[in-house]
Amino acid sequence: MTDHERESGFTRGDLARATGCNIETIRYYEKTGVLPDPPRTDAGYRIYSAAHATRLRFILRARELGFSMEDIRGLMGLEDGAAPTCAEVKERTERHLAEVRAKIADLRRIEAVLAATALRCSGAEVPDCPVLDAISGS
Amino acid sequence: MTDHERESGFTRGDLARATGCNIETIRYYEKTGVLPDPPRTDAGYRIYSAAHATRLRFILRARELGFSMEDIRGLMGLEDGAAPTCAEVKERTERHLAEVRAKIADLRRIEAVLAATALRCSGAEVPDCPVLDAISGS
DNA sequence: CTTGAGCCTGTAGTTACTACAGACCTTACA
DNA sequence: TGTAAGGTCTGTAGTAACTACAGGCTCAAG
Repeated sequence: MTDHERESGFTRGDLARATGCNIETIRYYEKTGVLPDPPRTDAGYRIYSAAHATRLRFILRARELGFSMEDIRGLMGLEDGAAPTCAEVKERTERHLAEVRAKIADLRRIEAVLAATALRCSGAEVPDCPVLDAISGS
Repeated sequence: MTDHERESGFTRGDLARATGCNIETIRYYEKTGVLPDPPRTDAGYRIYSAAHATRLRFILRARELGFSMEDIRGLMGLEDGAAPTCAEVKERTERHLAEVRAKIADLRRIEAVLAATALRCSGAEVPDCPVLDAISGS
């Protein structure tokens, strides 16, 4: 990579370090279309700009919030080409929020059962276990 | 399947219906070793017994509680061949419980962020959205 | 000029299933 | 006895969202 080429951007490794994203994941995002194909050097090296970094940080943050890649495509307006309206974003967010709440409710039920059964467990070095009985008989 | 063969057990479809398990999943569990290979009719049809049903219900219930297949193998004593002691089960249960609680904490953080950003959203038919800004800038 | 690091590609592995295709078997009914 | 519908058999491929290689270039530093 020449100085001229490098001037205007960073490499994939640079982008990975700058965002905390796994270097292979960047390529994966490119392949699946959520990150645009960057220009290349003569040798074929990707050249990323600040805009790519911004986009990648958006994706990573949305993933942290549990949005699916499909959701993220929608949030970025990659499904119909146009930027989504505030209403569309809100709808998607609320749908996702409902899923998150449902998941929390599931996990709380699980937590209650696990905590209760673990309490019943003696922790002795014996093969007979009330936890296994609880799993079997419910 | 002759009357004699059928007498002693049920088919894969019967087992699926009796347990609520997907019929293909039964074969998958057999392939991965958590469900023992059942005897077969002369034509190669699987013949399941009540013991298989009990085992399958245990697996399904443990899955409902969020245990991984590896955990389940451990709970059933398929890792070292011997039935696990109560202490081993307790340890596995508490490790899993800790993961469940960590996941709940994650999801609650996510829930808080989503709920807060969704509130800020006007829901108007405009392309400018505070939710997207929130994802971008945090 | 060499050495080591970084980048390139394509592909395979992960978890826990789920869904076929194409062949075979069984059952019910005429 | 014939046949049509439905069940079962096998192997394989697909799912989400990555992650990790192998084998080959390229680049930067000494």
